[in-house]
Amino acid sequence: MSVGPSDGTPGGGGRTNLFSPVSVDRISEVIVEQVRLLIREGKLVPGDRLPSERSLCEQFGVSRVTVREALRVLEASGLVEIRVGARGGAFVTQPSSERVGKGLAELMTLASMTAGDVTEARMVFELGILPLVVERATEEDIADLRVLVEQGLNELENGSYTMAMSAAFHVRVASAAHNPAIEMLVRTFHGPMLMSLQQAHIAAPLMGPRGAHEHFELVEAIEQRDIDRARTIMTRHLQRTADRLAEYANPTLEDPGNEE
Amino acid sequence: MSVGPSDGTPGGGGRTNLFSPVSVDRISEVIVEQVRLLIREGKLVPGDRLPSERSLCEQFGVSRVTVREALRVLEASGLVEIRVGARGGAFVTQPSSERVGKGLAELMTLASMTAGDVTEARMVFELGILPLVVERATEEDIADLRVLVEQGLNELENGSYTMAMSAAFHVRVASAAHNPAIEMLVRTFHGPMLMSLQQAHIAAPLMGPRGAHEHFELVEAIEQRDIDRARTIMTRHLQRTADRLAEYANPTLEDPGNEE
DNA sequence: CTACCAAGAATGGTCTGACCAATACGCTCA
DNA sequence: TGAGCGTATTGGTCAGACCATTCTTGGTAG
Repeated sequence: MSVGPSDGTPGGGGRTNLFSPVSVDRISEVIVEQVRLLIREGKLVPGDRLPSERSLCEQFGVSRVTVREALRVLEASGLVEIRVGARGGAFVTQPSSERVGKGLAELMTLASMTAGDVTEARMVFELGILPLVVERATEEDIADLRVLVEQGLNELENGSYTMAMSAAFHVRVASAAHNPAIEMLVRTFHGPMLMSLQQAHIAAPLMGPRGAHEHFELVEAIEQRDIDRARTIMTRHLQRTADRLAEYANPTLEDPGNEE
Repeated sequence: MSVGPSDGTPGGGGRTNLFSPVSVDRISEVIVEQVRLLIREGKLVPGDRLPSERSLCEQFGVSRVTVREALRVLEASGLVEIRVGARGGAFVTQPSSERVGKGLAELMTLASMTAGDVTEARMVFELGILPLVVERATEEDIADLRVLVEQGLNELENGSYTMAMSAAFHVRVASAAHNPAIEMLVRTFHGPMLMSLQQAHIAAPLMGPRGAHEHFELVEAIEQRDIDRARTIMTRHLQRTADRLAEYANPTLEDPGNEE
């Protein structure tokens, strides 16, 4: 049918485009926008399945290639997930903090952000949310945190403690603020943090008995709703992480002389 | 040539996959990963141009469709920008906070985040960075802020004040902290904020003379390096925004009885 | 000599039609 | 009734083709 060039589509040929303001570079982009809108409006909810590629071709009146490119963009944006096989297709995904943070972490590492920058932002944020955490933490939150602390101590004993463990703890703390935006933000911080640290092969030594103990103390303070103590502990905890980071980034400085 | 299934590729058939651990669904994804790696390693820097689609086909030994899908993903991830015409092609982009925040804002709106959540997170963050801002703001920062305040007052007079204006101000304040991570985060906050507000058609009335004046006062406090005053002003400013938001979200409450 | 315009080449955007691989459903047969 | 084997559905890829856009180049007119 030739959706190609100079068919009836306005904006295609050299006709006056008086009332068809901006049109179309890239048909696939139009499709993306349409689906995006449907999702935003709630007409497509997580779990819903888009029609098959071949169906979409007919409905949009374009070729399968075009539809596929649109689906690729939607997939890369984290809006849909594509499964193969019968009953496969494009499924609208549950927007998750993880997915968001992941893509973000990628670009953060590329942007001109140092580990120090991230740490600083992290200090601002993780300290700032402490009042909320202390006020809102439920028993379930605290129980979860206890488990994480214990896991951390175990892993520490057999030397398998990773930064991921620490990140999980801090994210769980943030989630006790019971605010999705805050949780996502903290999660976002820890993404690029892990990446840059792991790249530098300094994951393991960053956490030690002292840090793990501070995690323990923090949970206690939260449980006792002691905001001042919590803040003190967190400040010390993050500050030492920052110092350690600076030390690795600039090893010429004198040795701070503490373990952790 | 059939790059298809049971060619020599390990992992395709039922052979022992002893040393070819995870195989390859989706060739385009492999290409994406390769380019991503080149960019991360710095072998491709912003401004560089990737080979043309047809060249990439040959180099990777795949069809153009596959290369194009890979490029689409890279483009959607904000890693490359594609230009048409002679001397066109895929150009590695300068990773910008804007681009990052934009994609993120998209997903934030879809996640189960209310305007209240975002505002709360915003208060934590924007208050937390004030010490940094007050300490580090340069004369240039302050001059820029003055310009924004003046623009705001002008727009206020002729009734064209928008939330975008306010967002620009707050982002500029954050950038005075001279920490890319912080700037990006604040930018991220304002993205979904604008979207949700504009959707609700309450953009205009949210800002008034009082808010604009507070912007002015804030700049003054920053210039005088008066952290306490800055914090006071910002707290009041954000708190009223929060109240106003709550009011719109739940209009049954009594009218707080202030203008702005 | 300059300025403008036309032909050409390079490149992305799209179409068509085909085949393969993966998956789930349903039917047949024991 | 249960297990196994087709078969239809669907995404993944290929091949070759054409068009629109854009830059380059060279020639022509002033």
